[in-house]
Amino acid sequence: MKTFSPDDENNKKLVDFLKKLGLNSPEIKIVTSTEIEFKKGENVCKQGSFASYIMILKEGWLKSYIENIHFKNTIFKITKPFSIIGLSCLYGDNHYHFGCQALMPSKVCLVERAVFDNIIKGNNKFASEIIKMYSNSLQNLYDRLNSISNKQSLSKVCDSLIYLSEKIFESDTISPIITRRDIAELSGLATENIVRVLAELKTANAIAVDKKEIAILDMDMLKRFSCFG
Amino acid sequence: MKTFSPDDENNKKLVDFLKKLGLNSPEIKIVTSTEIEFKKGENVCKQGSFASYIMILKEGWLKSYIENIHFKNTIFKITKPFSIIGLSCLYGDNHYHFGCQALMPSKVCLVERAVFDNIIKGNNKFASEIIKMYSNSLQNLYDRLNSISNKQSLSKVCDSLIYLSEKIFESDTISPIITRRDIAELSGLATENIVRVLAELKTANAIAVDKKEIAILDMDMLKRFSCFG
DNA sequence: AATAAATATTGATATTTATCAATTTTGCTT
DNA sequence: AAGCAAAATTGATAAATATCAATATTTATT
Repeated sequence: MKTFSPDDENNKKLVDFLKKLGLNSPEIKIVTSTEIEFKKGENVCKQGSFASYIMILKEGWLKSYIENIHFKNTIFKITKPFSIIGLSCLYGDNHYHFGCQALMPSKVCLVERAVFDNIIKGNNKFASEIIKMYSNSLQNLYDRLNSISNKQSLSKVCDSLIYLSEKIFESDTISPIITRRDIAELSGLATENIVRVLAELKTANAIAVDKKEIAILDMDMLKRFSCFG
Repeated sequence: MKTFSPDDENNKKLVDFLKKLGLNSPEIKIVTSTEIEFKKGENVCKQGSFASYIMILKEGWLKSYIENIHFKNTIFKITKPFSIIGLSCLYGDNHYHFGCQALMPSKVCLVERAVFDNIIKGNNKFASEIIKMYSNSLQNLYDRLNSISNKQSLSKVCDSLIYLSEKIFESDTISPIITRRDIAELSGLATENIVRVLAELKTANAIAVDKKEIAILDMDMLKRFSCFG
């Protein structure tokens, strides 16, 4: 009798995800045929390099960011399993406009741009699901921009914590794979300030901190701080 | 003998634009059937209001922005004629996630979301042109985010001037319809700082200022300042 | 378990930017 | 063209954040 390995389980979930996007079996076979593993910290794509592939995250977690001259990146998205990466490169000039790095060992399916494009053109349901993803990405960027451009550090950090908790980890606790520096690059602040604001939030009993894990105790308070500006 | 009014001229350009996007004549008729005029300063859409329409700018100029609590907006895009506004609202929740205001008297075609969606679903060429627009919007937001999150005021202002000159007005001169406050909201800075940085750039002979019109004299210099961070 | 390397933390200080107030200039309306 | 309202400008000051340096803690490696 055959038993399922964790990997089989994951394959099944990936297929379910792709089915929900409207892909049929042959299409699913095509987009999942090339799978690559990345170690923690490894580059999944480099900003400025030739964008050959659209990527589907099958396992693990990634961060996407814009690189600055002085090694001060701006993270605009944390990616969780069963997400598509690189849609902004589907058309237009042929280069990645952002970098992407694995936060832990991760598996990614690579789909050639032309192949991906063909499927979109022949599958309306899939095309409109892809458009939904574009809309979500835009809305996420509006949120980030709003947070980073006109708020003070307390609000910025709260925004990042809310984003991580509600949108990414879907949990009260933020995984220790997220470093203080990640939160800094997500908030547009220096790492030292993150530490200080987290200490403040801890004193206010809004969060609890255990080593690198952050637990949100009072989401309402975070949201009030976020709104306050 | 019939003579063409400026309006006829503009109609023709709009039709050309829509043809290039792959729309056929009946489809063009549908999307251009409802046309609304906005005065300078009038709201084209309000952040948070119900998003009934996708909009096509036929004449005039608009600014799109995210509203903050304390009246400090963040402009993320200036829109020129023959652009589509509101794509991020095509699916997803039914509200505008940004505000949009006319910078001068403007004419906008309103297309019901469902109608727009139908055309996309039945017209592959149009769908992929729309996806290109999504990609461009994302890339524009990456640029804005990078500028606003980790740069200093000089670089931020240079980024805004480069954006306005190259991407929007496609000219060495930036139209006086753009106020100092607009540049401030585009750069994520206070208006007073814009004035100071512009004075600095003027001294450096990078720009010339005549009342509200800004002429770029040395684009290379602006780009160096932009890169410097 | 010991060690090394990476990350986090803390305090002091320097920079940068925002804010406030006063004034000038520009654009608009009649 | 006069007068008014909006926008731009300037200088002084306050507030926020970044930077730097030193130390502690955590994680990874052997």
